[in-house]
Amino acid sequence: MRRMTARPANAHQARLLRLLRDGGPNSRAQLGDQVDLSRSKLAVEVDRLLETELVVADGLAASRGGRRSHNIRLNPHLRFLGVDIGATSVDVAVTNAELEILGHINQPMDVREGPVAVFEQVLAMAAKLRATGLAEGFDGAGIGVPGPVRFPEGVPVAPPIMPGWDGFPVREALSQELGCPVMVDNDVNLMALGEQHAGVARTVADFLCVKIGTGIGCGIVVGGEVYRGTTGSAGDIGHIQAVPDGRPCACGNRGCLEAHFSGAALARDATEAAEQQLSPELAARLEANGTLSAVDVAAAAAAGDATALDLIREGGNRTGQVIAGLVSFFNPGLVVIGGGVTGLGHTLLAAIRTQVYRGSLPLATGNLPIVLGELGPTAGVIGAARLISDHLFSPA
Amino acid sequence: MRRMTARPANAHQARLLRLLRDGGPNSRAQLGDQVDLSRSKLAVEVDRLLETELVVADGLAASRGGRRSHNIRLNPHLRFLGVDIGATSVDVAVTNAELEILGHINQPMDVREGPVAVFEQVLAMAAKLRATGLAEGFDGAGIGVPGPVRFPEGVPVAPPIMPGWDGFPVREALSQELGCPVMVDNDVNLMALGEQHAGVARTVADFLCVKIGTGIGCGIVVGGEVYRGTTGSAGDIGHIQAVPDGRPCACGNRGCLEAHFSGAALARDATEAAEQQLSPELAARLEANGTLSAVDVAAAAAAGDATALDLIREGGNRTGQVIAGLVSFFNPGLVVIGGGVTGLGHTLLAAIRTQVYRGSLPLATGNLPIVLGELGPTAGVIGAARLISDHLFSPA
DNA sequence: CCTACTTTTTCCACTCTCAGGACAAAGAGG
DNA sequence: CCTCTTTGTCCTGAGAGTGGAAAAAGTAGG
Repeated sequence: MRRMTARPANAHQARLLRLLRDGGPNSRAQLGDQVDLSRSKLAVEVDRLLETELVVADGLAASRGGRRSHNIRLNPHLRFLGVDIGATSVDVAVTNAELEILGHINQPMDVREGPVAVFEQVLAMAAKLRATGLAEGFDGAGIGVPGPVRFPEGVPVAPPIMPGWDGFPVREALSQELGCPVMVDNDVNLMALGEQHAGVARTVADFLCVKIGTGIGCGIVVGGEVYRGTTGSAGDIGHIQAVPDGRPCACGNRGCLEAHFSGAALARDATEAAEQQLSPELAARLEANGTLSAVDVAAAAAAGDATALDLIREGGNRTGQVIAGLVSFFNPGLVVIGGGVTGLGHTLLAAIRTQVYRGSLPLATGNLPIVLGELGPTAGVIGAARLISDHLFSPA
Repeated sequence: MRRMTARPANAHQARLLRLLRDGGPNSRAQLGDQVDLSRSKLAVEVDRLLETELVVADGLAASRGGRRSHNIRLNPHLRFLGVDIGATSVDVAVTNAELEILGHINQPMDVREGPVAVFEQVLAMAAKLRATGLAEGFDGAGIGVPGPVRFPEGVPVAPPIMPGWDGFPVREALSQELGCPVMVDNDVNLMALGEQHAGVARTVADFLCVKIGTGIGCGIVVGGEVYRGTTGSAGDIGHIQAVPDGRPCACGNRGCLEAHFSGAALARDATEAAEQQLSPELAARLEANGTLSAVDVAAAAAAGDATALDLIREGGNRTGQVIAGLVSFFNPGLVVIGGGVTGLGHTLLAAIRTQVYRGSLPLATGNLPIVLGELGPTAGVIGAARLISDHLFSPA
């Protein structure tokens, strides 16, 4: 199928496309209520969008008491690809223009195998999704990588956990392979975008999105826009010192948050506890699987294992202390906790909340919700689709 | 004299006014080079500004090889009032429309005396400046207070060190008294605005401005705009925990940065050291004055007093550790250190730099200048004038 | 002093955008 | 069948804005 190559010609058209993306099909009249344009002007712009086939007419809208109106919707053949590369697995999803997930695959993988091997796998996964008939091609793709990105160019810079990716032209390469526009960002920023678009952060302008997975990162949203910092490393909170003279960290310092609590640190602590026979529950799981991960700790905690609960609580306390500092500094309207360890659930959340509410001033915490992300593993891919759609649905 | 009540009628005019504010007198042609408007359109807008007397013609511009052009400048009779209320003193200054300081007074004062007493003093100071003939009235005033502010309304909210100010309608009251528009903000934000307008941060979009005075606060600038947070308390870093189980703080917690290093903490530490005869230099100064302040510590350090140097270094280390965390999180392009304790100078700066460069990742610190503010005590008042001028020089 | 060339300003005709009124089309409700 | 409401279309006029031409006011060199 011929792909859509058209782009909105002006800010009005971009505005309309975003309204249709976020609000689904709308009649011309409903659109008019939202955009502050004259009916004539609106009709002209909608007609132009129809001409470029970015939007299509689609049946009759519900009556509002008078003449019924035809619905306008984004072209149902538009397809976005959302890719979320984690440290140990990849998520690939296909969405329509309204960013609804039509198909989603998750596969284990190791980023350290380098960009070439990873891309091969990602492209295979995309092909697989395409083969199911969900898409005949992609109109745009968003991709998240677990490390800092020079955003305008779409190139990872000095990513600690992704050796071999430094300077690799991710955007360029993927755009070449897929034959469509591509945007690249940090995976944490995409999670924030995802939760903003379809999750718990829909109505908040300024919020933090803390992702605790293999490492720890934080998406920062200021005035509804992701803030990336001067060199693209904003939100890199994994190496903030959480424990003075604490454990040595891969970065060369001691006491980094990430060294004390993260998917990797938790797995190591759990294994240690199991080997020292401190926890029968964990020991049994180690016996059974050969290794332990955050999932095992979560299961053990759910079974009431005291050691597992302690590990989670202590980690939550550490994380909460760091977040308390960030809350004082940033004064967000919401804090979202997400990532692989959300399986630890309420125990973790309670520990974090306790520390934040205790460690920050009342004015900052007074009306501050601290909640788990609502989208789980789909936050990243939805955010990726949102990223590219924001790019495509903006004036050329 | 009749005050200017006109406001720019559209975004073009606002743009021109800001160019004239920041770049001084310019010819029409020079303005044309900067604004991307046709000559005709530009002429129309300039004429309208001349009509409203917001700008005036002012002599001939330097020749660029052909016909000489008349300069356009902001009305030289425009006057802004900048007020910077600190915990223990007030600064009041008068500026012209280009935000150059024409007169500046500083007086000791205690905010805890409450808004009524403080305003009386501020108005007296403003009257004194006016009496010198610098101004016949004010076209706008900016005012900074040492605590969080609900910015849109210009009302302090729950300010810890300003009992009696909570909810006091500062903006409304001052506007009434002065008969001109007023904007209110946190003093730290104004310092950041000042350094951005006329100081070290002129070319940086994202930076932090750490003010160490009686307390510690931090101005946050994102994309050239001050970020104030959800409730106006962003940048309140004085109560971030710097020392686990450290000293008790007025806020009820232990180990807050402010409890370990700030003008107040430093004075107390110095007094203690003097009383315990650890430092002859400080003891002599205590003997002479009855009390010690950050200035005494600075003088003792300059004289080579080891105890004073240690106090500064330790404080700098604490502060540096906190800033290191903020740098990891925020990834600024510049960190400015300002406030009363800048007299501690290079010793303090060196300690802070050491901690930040050690404690943050290379990607964030690689090209990160950490410098002292360049404007000293005028940063606040310049920022205040900038705040109100930004407000007035925007489309109505 | 005069001439050739620049730069700057002013004037003007023309295009384009856009708002809002008038009107037609289509349905709801009685 | 009639009236009212909502929706879509057409049209005209106001205003914004562009860019060319010419006038104004200078510089530089002979």
